[in-house]
Amino acid sequence: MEKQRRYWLLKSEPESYSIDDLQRDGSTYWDGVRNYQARNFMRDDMKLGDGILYYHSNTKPPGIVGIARVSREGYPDPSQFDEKSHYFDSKSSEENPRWIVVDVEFVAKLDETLSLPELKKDSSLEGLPLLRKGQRLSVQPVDAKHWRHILKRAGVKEAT
DNA sequence: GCCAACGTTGGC
DNA sequence: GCCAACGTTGGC
Repeated sequence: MEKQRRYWLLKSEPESYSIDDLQRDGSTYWDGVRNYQARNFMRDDMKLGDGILYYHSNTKPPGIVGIARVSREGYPDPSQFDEKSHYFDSKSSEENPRWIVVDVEFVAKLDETLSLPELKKDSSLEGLPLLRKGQRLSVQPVDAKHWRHILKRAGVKEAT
């Protein structure tokens, strides 16, 4: 059976790594995720070519700023082995790595941010995990119908 | 296994 | 800067 392409939302603080940084780099590995639920999504569910909504948090206004895609499936997060890294984890080992990254490739930057307040007002986006109260996960699933609606609103043609 | 204390996220 | 909502840690 043909595998269903899935869609995701990745949060990043633009001060640490923005959509402009991703555009400049072309692709990056999504390191530093230290939440098991988010880790599990990256390890088990994110597949090559999956669509990504790029979200800026902790900024004014927060919102969706671009589109990306998964360009490599889960592998051990190098930062967990680096003693100098903020993300170093002494309980992790090369033989039994605890944390996982995927590679993320730039696809498009939106002309305008789809801000969180705008997203909240959009009745078509009911049920989007991002809009749930208290939702802090930095890696979240997005339904195909929400993905299509958001890309349409943003005026982005699907680039895969 | 419970739960209080503490730390983090992230909108406002 | 505030604080709600979690997640984690560690004593018991």
